[in-house]
Amino acid sequence: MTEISKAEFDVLNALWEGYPASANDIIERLNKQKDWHDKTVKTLLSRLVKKQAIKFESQDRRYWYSPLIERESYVVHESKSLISRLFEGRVAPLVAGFARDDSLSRQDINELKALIEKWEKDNG
Amino acid sequence: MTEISKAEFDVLNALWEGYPASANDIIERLNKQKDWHDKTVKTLLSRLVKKQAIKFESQDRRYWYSPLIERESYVVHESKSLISRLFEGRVAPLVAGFARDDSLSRQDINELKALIEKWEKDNG
DNA sequence: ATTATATGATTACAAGTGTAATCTAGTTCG
DNA sequence: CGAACTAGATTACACTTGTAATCATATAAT
Repeated sequence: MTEISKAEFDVLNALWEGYPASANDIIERLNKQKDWHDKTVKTLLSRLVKKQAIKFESQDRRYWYSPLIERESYVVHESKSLISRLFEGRVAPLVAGFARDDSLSRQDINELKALIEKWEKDNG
Repeated sequence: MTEISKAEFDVLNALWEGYPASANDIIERLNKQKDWHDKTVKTLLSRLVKKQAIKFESQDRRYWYSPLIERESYVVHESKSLISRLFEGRVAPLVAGFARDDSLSRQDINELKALIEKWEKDNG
């Protein structure tokens, strides 16, 4: 997987919301959060195509874009990369940092407990 | 906090191992893992100084570097930044990704359980 | 005193990034 | 038909990053 920059990620993220999507669809979705010129978004779309993160098909005199990588696998990849750089590859120290920083909510705790329970059921 | 690049982080990380440290100390520490020219390391040290991530004091005709930011706060900051971009700020979905990807070890699980127990004792 | 050495400062330079503006070629409006 | 409008392609441009090489200066060695 080629590196995807932060701005490119925002575009890709908007595409994941629903596809195939035209450039204008993406621009509209992004306008809710970002203050980007439409030319900027189109540049980022082109760069994502060149990086083979997305593809397009021509139809009705316009391009319809779709992702070539799944959100799930991308975010797992990115998470692992960060965790390997910062925490020698283990996830618990990251969570520990959040805990020390008082950044865990009751909801986080409950979800973690559920995950652990499932893991133990599956992995004995 | 200014952005710290990946290469800069590796240098900063070596400095966190022990300081004050001279450029040569850092170069030696890094040689164990990286294959960087000493000029490269010195460039990165200068950039870290300019970014106010580290400082130095002159002594014996050489600079003695020390971090200006703590590892703990830096890694928490970076983790939060990633988690807010990828998971709307909540840590559990990240762990869930690891779980689905079969990337959790028994040790991870045990540490997470201990964290949760402590959290509940403190926040119960 | 002159030369070699070591250290930091300055300069280099291509690729990637953020952030667009301009160019080009169909398409639609008058 | 010619003008205006679209959508994508190409170009722009400064800043960052990776990865050093060269310059300047102060000691150390001869």
